[in-house]
Amino acid sequence: MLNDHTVERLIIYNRILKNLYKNGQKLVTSKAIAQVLSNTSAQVRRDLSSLGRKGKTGVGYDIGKLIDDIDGVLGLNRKWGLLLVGAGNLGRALFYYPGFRREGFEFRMIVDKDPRKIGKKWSGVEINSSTALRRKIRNKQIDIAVISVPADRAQEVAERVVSSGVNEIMNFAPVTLNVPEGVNVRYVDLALELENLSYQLAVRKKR
Amino acid sequence: MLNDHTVERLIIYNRILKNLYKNGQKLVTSKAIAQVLSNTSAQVRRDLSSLGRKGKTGVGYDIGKLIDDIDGVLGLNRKWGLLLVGAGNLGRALFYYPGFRREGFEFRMIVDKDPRKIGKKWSGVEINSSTALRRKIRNKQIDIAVISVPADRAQEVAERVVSSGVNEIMNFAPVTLNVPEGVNVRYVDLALELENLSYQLAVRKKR
DNA sequence: CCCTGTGAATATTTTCACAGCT
DNA sequence: AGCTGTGAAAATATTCACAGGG
Repeated sequence: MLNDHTVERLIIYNRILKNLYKNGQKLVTSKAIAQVLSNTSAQVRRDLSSLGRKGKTGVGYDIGKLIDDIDGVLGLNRKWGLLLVGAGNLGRALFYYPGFRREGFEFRMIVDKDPRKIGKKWSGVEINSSTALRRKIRNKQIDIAVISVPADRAQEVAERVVSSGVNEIMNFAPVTLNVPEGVNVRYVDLALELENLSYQLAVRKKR
Repeated sequence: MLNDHTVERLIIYNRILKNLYKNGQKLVTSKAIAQVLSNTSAQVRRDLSSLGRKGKTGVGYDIGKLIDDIDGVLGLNRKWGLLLVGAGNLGRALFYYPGFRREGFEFRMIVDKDPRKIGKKWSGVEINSSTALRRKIRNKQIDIAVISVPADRAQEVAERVVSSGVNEIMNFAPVTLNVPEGVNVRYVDLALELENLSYQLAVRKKR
């Protein structure tokens, strides 16, 4: 089990490596990776060493092998099925976000409570009501539920999804979800990200 | 200058506090805040102490005052003007995201290069081409540029925005931007967030 | 000679634990 | 009695620096 910081950096290294590979490069040094991210080469080596001994002393890392290893650790060497709950503006943006499919994340099901939306299709995936969620989820092989409903409905939706057997949630609603032990929630709060920038701005203006 | 972790937690405390305040609560203890986030009360006190001495010994914190202080530190006691670059699905979702306006972030300008979109309005804000960006930006009081264009156009857009005088960027494109010293970029990478979940799932499946 | 992998040193962050205020 | 604010200890994370492989 790697620590969180290492995992986050591995994800970023992986993206950088895939770019280099696409441009035909086969080898890379820890220093080169570090430069892109302006961190230290020691950090990169330490992170990569958590994958086992992979580099070639005096030469660097074989990009192709490294990508395979990182993909393996991150679980990106297979497909994951997604359920989208909430087909609003944000839901649509997520559904059509090209980065997901590219990394193996596939929306297999869309749920919304607005009767005007039910029955419509996005790229062939029909928008459903949330009745009989459990049965539908089993048929569709859902690994992760993506919640993009308003804040005041997120808790209820989460409970529903969990009781239907999904244990991984990506939550875009700006509330802390109360979930049973063993359910994993990842929060993405867009306003929170802007507030971080706001802090930087506030500090800057004060100088 | 506070450290990053503290700032991120302050943002979350702030949200929790605003919720409590809305429900009529006037006082709160470090322990109560910690419980919501399942971290320790010592952590909460340490974070809050960076605002100066604010709690009442033996009693707790005055929620109203605490919110004002945190808002002040984060720069949320004023409005910030946003420029949206890229009026696609993600751009639209961001524009209409309710959390931004609530925290004082206001989209004042939209730019897109698709001629079919130019001239249309979203909630009264017209979509423009990016010609004469510098002049337009000055008139509109833009503090932060929100970039939601495809990955391969992000760098060029960033350069344009920076040369027009914007120093804070929130980048949704999955690429590292190369910007001059003094320009602050905050990255939000949706795929990256999912990859974190994927790692958790991968670890789980292996057990 | 150049770059990895890693012990050891350093720096940073979190937690403990308690004096002191109300 | 209850809770804050904070030194000091503990835990984590990062960087240094160098032995060793190619």
